[in-house]
Amino acid sequence: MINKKTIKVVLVDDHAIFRDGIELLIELNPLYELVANLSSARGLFEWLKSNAADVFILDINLPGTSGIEVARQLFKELGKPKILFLTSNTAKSYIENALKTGAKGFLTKESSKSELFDALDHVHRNQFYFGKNIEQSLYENYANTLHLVDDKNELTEREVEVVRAFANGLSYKEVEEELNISKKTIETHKKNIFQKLGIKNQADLIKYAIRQNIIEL
Amino acid sequence: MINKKTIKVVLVDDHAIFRDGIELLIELNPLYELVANLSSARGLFEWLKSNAADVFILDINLPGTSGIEVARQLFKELGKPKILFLTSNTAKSYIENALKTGAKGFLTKESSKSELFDALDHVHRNQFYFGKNIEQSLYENYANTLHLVDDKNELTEREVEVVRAFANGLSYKEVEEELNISKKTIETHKKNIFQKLGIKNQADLIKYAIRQNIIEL
DNA sequence: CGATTAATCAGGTAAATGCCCGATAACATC
DNA sequence: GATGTTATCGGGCATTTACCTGATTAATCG
Repeated sequence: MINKKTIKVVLVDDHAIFRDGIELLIELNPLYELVANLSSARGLFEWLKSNAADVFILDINLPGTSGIEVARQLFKELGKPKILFLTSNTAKSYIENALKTGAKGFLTKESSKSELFDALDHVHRNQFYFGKNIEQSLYENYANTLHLVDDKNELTEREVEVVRAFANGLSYKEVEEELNISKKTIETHKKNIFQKLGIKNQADLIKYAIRQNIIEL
Repeated sequence: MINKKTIKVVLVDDHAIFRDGIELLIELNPLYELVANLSSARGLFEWLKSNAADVFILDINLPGTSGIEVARQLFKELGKPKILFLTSNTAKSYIENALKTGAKGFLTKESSKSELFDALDHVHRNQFYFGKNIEQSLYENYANTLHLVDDKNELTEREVEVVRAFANGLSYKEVEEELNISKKTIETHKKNIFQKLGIKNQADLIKYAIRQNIIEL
C-alpha cells in the first residue's frame, strides 16, 4: 500500500467566494486535501474539537477575532501548528505581529497559484516562506525593526492612549486636556511610539490605530 | 446546430489567487466562459482593443484606477456594458458611486458560489442584482443619504489626488514634488477639501481616504 | 457672451509641531 | 543596590502647517 499521505489543509477566510476559489485550487494538487473551509475563528475552534489538520491557511484580516489572534490560540492549544497567513496588507507592523505568533508562511492575495503551493510546501516542512511583496516590505523595514525583534514592540498602555487621542484627531492642546499631561510629555510619547512602530508620519499612526482596533474607522 | 451561446465574461481583480479561484468557479458553469482574467484597468483596456465580452466582473477596489473609474470608462467606450461589481466593502458611499456608473450588479466577496451565478444571470439580462449585505447596507443608509443625493459632495479629481498624497503620509514639500504644484495651491485644495467634507483634521482626512478607497489601509 | 468652476499662485503672520539637548520620580527586576 | 522601564516635564530653536486676503488663467455651461 502506497503512502497515501495527503496533507490536510484548513482554510479560514470570511470571503466565501475566495474560500471556494482556494478550495478548487487546492483540489488541483493531489498532495493536499482541504478538510475544512471555514469563515470564522469560532468555526475553526469548534471544528478542531473533533478534527485535526496539518496546515492552517488563515486570513490575517478576519472580522472579529483577527487571524493573528487565531494563530496565537492555535499555538496555545496545538503546540506547533503550521500556519500560512494570507493577507492583502503588507504593512510591516502587520507582518511583524504575525511573525511573532510563530507562523512561518506569509503570502499576499496577489500571489499566484504556484506560489500558493510553494508556500504550503514550505510551511508544511516547517520552513519560512515569504511572498515577494512581503519579503520586500520586511526588508524595507529591517533596519528600523532590528532593535525591536527581541523586545516586544507592543506599546505601553499610556502610549496606546496617546495613539488613540491623535488618531481621533486631537491636537497637542486637546491631548493635554484629555490625558492631563504636558505637551512635552506627549512629544516624548509620540517620539517613542514612532520609533517603536518604525513609522514616520501621522498617517501611518492613524492606520496603525485602525488596524489595531485602537480606534474605529 | 444548437445555439452555442456561451456568455463571455471578463474578470478584473488585482488578487491573482482570487482571480484563479473565480476562474475555476466559472468553469463549473457551462453557460459562462471566462475569456479574460486581468489584474488591472490598463490590462483591460488593452485587451478590449482586440476583443469583446458580454459581462465584466470588476473589483471595486482596484489599485490605481478604481473599479468605479473603470466602469465609467466602459460606459463611455462601449455604450451599455454589463457590469457586476465585486467588493468586500459595503459602505454606502461606495455602492452609491458604483450605482451612479450605471452598473447593475453588486456582490460582496462574502457571497456564495450560487449567488455569483445568480448575479451573472441578472446582469446579463440587464436586471439589477444586489448581494444581501449590499441591499441591507443601502437601505440602512437611505435616510442618511437623502440629503446628499442631489448635491454632490464629491471632490474634484485634483482634490482626490491631494487627499491621496496626504493620506499616504506626504508632507507639503513632498506633495509639491508629487503633484508639481506649490505649497499655496496645496493649502487651497486642502482648505476646500476640509470644507467640502466637513472635517477638521488630518485624522478625519485619512479615514475618509480609507473609506473611499482612495488609499489602502 | 457672461457666469461659474477648477486649478493655480502670493505675501504675511500666527500657531502648531518637531527636534535637540536634557531631567526626575516611581517602580519592577535581577 | 544597580539597572531598566515607564511616565512625567523643561528650554530653545527650527521647521511645518494654518489662516487671511487676495489674484489669474482656462474651461465649462447656459
